[in-house]
Amino acid sequence: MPSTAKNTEQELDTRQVILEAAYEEIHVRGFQAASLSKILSSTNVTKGALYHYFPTKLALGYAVVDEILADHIQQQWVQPLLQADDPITTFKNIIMQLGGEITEEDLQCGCPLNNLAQEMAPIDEGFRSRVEAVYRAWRKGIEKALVKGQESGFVNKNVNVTSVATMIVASLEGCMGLAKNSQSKKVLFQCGQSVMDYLESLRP
Amino acid sequence: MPSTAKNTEQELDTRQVILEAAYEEIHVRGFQAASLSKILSSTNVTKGALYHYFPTKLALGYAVVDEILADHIQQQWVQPLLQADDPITTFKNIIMQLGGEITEEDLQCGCPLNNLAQEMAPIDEGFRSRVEAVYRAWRKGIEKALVKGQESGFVNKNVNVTSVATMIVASLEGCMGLAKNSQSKKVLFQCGQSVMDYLESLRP
DNA sequence: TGACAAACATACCACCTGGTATGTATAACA
DNA sequence: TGTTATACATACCAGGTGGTATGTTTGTCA
Repeated sequence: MPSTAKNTEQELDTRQVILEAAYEEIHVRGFQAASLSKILSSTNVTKGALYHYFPTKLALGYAVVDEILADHIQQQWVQPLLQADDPITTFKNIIMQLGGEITEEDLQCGCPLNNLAQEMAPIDEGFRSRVEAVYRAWRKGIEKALVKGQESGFVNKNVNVTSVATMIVASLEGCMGLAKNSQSKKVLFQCGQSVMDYLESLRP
Repeated sequence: MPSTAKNTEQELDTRQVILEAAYEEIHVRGFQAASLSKILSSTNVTKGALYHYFPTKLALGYAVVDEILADHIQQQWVQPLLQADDPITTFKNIIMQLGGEITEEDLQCGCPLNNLAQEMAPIDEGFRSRVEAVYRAWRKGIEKALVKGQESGFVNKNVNVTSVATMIVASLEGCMGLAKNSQSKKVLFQCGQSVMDYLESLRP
């Protein structure tokens, strides 16, 4: 493990370079259609290097879920929610922020987690369980934030936090999915507004 | 075009046989990973026959959307909604009926329309626009039913029927997507219940 | 300095894919 | 009856895929 004097300037870990290139290819084409050759040619990494770090294409895909996607969800949703006091306001802020930042390309490609779930769940248990773990963490994070919000009076104590957390994730993914297909931010915002209205209805 | 004396007993149109086999393969594997050879071997149709009816794999995929998926949405959602008086009750009935009928296999494979949307929208405009047409018809059907419900006093006149219709489709697809990945009817029902609660909140 | 393993690089391969070229049986029609 | 178009059937092919076998460089440590 060098990473000492050599990687000073901007030389990233080769493994990380592969991982991120794979993430992007999979985001656009899906896992099955993702081409190792294209991943390699988009970087200047050779096949030997790739198979040095990942024994198989499947292992590479798993690593993308475990390391990249799990991290995204944690940083974009779970951590901000758990740090804040009022989960509903925080949630709306995150939605508006992410909605404002989204590029046309990201809109077209949709949520990478949902993409993998829909593509791989029926045909590979390894993918399914890994994606499920990320979803679980997401939902649990929301649930915790809601409970905390209930305790401090920001959330109605009647709401079933578990099913509400599930519903929130489901409608977010559904919105992203519809907007992705219609390729319009208008649909995304319209749909996001409905989710925020739903969130607002959870107040005491 | 024979279809006269020959197809009396149970001989289906060859074209239709291909289409339905293709629909199932695509439902499980996705379009890109769907194998023509497997479609053929699952029936007793030869490659010559397939390419007689469909000039390319893409054309076959398009036909599945245009003919099979559009029909499903129309029959399962739009027609019942437009025929009924109270759209909210009708909607809940459809959800419960479809939820009750769903097999483990269908749960695993998810909504074929959503699958194709997520997989193909970023990489093929022909698919995207065709899927979009089906979504549009779905949403317009719901919208019409909601307007009719507003006129006859079953639906709150304050609701924005357009964005509510979009939100309903989004949350339905989102629920199906989550349940598909978790492979549990429990999640499906829990999530479906939240959608029904949301529908109920649209009453006057 | 020598030995050894990690970190790549190159060349190659079997397999499967969508697609095509060509042949044939059958029905319709002149 | 001869002609022609439809509806298949069979055999084949180029291209791309994931994967592997083997070589080479480079850093580490005794």
